[in-house]
Amino acid sequence: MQDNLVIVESPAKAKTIEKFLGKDYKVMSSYGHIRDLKKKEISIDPDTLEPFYEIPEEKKKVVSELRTAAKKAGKVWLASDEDREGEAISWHLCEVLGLDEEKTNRIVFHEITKSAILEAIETPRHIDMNLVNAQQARRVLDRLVGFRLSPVLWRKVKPALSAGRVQSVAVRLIVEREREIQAFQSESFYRVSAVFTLPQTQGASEVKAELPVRFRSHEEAIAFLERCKDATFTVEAVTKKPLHRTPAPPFTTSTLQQEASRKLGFTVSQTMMVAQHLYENGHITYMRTDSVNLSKLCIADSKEEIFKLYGEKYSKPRNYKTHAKGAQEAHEAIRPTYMSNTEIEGNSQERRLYDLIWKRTAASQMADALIEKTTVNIRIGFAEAPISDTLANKSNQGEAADYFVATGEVITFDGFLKAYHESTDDENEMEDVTHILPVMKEGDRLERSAITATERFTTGPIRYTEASLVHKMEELGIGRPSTYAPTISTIQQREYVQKGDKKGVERTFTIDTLKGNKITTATKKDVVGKEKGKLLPSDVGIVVNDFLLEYFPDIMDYGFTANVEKQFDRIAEGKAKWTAMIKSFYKDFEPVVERTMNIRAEHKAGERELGLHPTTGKPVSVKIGRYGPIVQIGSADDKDKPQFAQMPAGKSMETITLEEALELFKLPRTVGEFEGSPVVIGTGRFGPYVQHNKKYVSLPKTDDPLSVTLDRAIELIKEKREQEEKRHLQQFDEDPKMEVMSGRYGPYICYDGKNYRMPKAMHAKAGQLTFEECMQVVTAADSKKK
DNA sequence: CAGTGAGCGAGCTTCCGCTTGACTT
Repeated sequence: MQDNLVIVESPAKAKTIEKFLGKDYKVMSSYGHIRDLKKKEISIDPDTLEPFYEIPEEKKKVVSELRTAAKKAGKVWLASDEDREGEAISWHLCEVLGLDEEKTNRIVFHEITKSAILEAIETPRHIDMNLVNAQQARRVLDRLVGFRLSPVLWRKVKPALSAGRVQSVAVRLIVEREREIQAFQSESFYRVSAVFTLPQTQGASEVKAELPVRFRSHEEAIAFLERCKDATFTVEAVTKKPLHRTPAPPFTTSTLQQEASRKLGFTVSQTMMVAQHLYENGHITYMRTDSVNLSKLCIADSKEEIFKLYGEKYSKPRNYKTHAKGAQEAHEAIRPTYMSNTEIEGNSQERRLYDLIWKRTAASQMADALIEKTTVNIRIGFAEAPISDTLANKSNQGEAADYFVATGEVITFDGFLKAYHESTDDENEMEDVTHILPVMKEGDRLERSAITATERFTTGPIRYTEASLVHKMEELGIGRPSTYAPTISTIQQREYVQKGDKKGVERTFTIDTLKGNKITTATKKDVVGKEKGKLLPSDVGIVVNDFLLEYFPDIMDYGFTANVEKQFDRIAEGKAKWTAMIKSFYKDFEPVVERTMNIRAEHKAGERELGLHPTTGKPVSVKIGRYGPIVQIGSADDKDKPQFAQMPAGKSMETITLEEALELFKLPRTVGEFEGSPVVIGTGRFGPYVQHNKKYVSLPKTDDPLSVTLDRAIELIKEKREQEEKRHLQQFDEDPKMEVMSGRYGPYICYDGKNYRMPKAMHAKAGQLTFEECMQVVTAADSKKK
């Protein structure tokens, strides 16, 4: 008889635990929170600020199952996670299941091992109401911010927008990064490198060296090369320094997302989906965590595995401490459940992600890598004194340019590098591959082979990727492991930011080479600042950001979350009352909401006047319209209706010029007639199009809507007709509304404008179906719907 | 799929954190 009911948050966890606990225990899952504020209303009393909770529709089934089980059980154990949210889940369960304190036990465990769970069962406690209240404060604050701020945006910017403690700050990061990039002025400088040979030794013995200082101008660089013509190069000092590198800690949600993005090219949500699979199949521990902690079991397992695979000297058991801001550490780090499984069954994505997790975990338990770094200073013996003080002998940093430096790195013991190598976001400068220097000693004379001065450009900040944004958010303590991926999706769904590519700028640069006694100058071309798959702010994102920043600077502050977290902590410790905290926040916040809401709308957020129309004298302006950014000629109070044009792709409200704006009104234009009806070129929501006889054909990107000819337009119309033709497999005399079509997912039936899926068995016969057969599918589907 | 928008104004949109499904158009 199962006298005990244990409730955990995750069903996969429930399954594992049930095995450990044996017959007397039934383990069920709550599937996260079971109760929340109402979905469509603010659900907070405006006077008392008391929250009103309800069980959402999709949770009713789970709750009723839990209720039945709880009634039958002699004892209920609440084993949700040991953090703010977990404690609240247990409290809500108590309330909803009508559990009494006598029968209820709150237990927690940090790792899912038999001993940890049995130990937890031995030491039950009661629900910590302080922790629950900290969660209520968190929940109510987020609801107030989200549901009071969003409507302000609907009125002042555009309907259906949203604002929130986390998402608005995430957008701010992206907008500000973009502005930094725009403001960045690239400067050129000259880097000098040299190749020497060692005449004393036999065979090939090249030495590559760099000048430790850089020149700001071409003249300086040339002057330096000139002086090198008759110079001597002598080894001045050889120093050897041992370095050691330590492995990165095991994965958390955020670091897993970053590495999977860099190494496997996964998006943030893709990583989470694949990880979820691995978790459900028992391959890895829980994937939403901020902890770098590993269980004793895993550390012991890793040690054994590393002994076996690499040998004893590669093993170094370590324990990591979490430093992330606001970390709650309810779980372990993300790691393989069994280190002895070096690989698993699954699809290629699963296998690759697992491999990454295995290697990272193993490396974290391995020895440091030892590196010997050799630095050789090569003194330049100039034949004559410098021509002038400012040129030739000094670099822009004011340091003497009178020696080269050659460095060599040799890995003397690879340690953890044998398993895993962490990537970085810095794509520009690839670290030189480890190179070995020939043996040199003080006083050795080197022969100059070539010295080159290469023009380089300082690079500005780089745009965020999904993963690097997560990294930044974690650093600021904004968002939680369970919300990183959804937040990234939200800000893209709201069209505040888009993922896209940025074309680089082509730059010409010079390379001056001194070889023999001649200096040759060459120019080359290079593309600078090219980026792929980066987060770019949209006009709406920029306008919303600037608007919120102006009226709600406190909430947009990067420290806002960290600040409220401190207050939540005080509530959790019982040192502050949650209602008092919320009241004090609301007292300052609500009046600003009211005031902002009632500002007269003579100037919409983000509106900007570009100038006056050259012939009519009407004002030309840009603003956010009902469907996004638009250009407008004239104003609403004018007796003529204003004219509108959609902002074209690639142009933005901040930078569009009057001339560019006026171009847009040259569309729609009629290019001629075809089959008795006009052919019109226009541009709409989905880009430029050709319109003819109520039908639309999108204009390919290669065609310019302003110069497309009638002939080209007709060609496109005919192409489209041909394609349409191919899509229609069958039509029927019985009823012209019935058609068999060929689509992306195979043949389907279209009746009266609605699409119907046909059974797989009919696919082969598509093309020779009878009207009756088709009608059957339609009526069957229609009756099923009802 | 849809190529709009300036007002007679319906009714709707929205947060962050816990957790998994049921869907293929």
